[in-house]
Amino acid sequence: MKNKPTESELEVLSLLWKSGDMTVREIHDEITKDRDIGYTTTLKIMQIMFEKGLLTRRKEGKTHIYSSKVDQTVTQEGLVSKMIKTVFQGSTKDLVMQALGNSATSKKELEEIRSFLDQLDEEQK
Amino acid sequence: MKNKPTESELEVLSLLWKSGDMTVREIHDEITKDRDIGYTTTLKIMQIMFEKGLLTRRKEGKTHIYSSKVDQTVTQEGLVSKMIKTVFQGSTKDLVMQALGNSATSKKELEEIRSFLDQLDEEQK
DNA sequence: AACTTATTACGAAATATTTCGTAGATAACT
DNA sequence: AGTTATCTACGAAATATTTCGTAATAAGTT
Repeated sequence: MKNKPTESELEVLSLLWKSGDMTVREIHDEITKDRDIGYTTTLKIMQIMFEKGLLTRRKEGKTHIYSSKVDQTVTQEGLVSKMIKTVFQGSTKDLVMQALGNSATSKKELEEIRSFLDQLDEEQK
Repeated sequence: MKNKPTESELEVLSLLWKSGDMTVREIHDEITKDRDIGYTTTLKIMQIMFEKGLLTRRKEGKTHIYSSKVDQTVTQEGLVSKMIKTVFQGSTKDLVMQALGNSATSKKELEEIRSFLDQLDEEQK
């Protein structure tokens, strides 16, 4: 609830959530596919994250292997609910329709969402 | 696409989108329902937004009345697609399910989303 | 062992963002 | 008119974030 990651920190967390434990080098290589920053920049960001308690790490030879210490779902929850509140004036529906309307979501995914809606209906009874 | 508003700027924009044109005083009163900041802080933020081209304003007596100059939908699109990309690894479905699962969305809204899904199905044919 | 390469730690500069204080101007009030 | 309240403009401090340079260390190479 308290620690809201910065832009860069979110980038790192996202990679760790997707691919599991990674070294600074691996994270750095991924980030620089998008934008150019120096290696020590990536290193510094991850060191700060470690100090903040966002990451853990273990030593393997001379390098560190980092893991996310924050739960993906909890972080997502916080960010989404904040976005609904500040950007969509509290309307979950507006966010959902914006998301669905804009991106090309596959038929299969749409089906999954539909059955999720069914499930919600059941619970609400 | 280029101008991504900051946290505070988004707060201002959101209020303007919701309630139309407002003075600094009005915005400030709204913001301070949530958190405590000085009046000149709000003023400064809005002046900077004016310089950046995020807001327009007209003079009424000695005060300024501000309007949003950026489109709500376009801004929402940018923020949502970025969130899908960085926080949900590109899965729109995951964002939608997170949003729906977490917040109490009314039955009526769920129905609206469902018919929106139907509409998408039609288009996709 | 000497040399090269990769990694960390540290500090600090650069940039972005938020915050407030002060001064001057305009309007409102008595 | 004189006083008070409100607003703007401006500058600058405080804070947060991103960025990189340098030095030390450990690992791998020849």
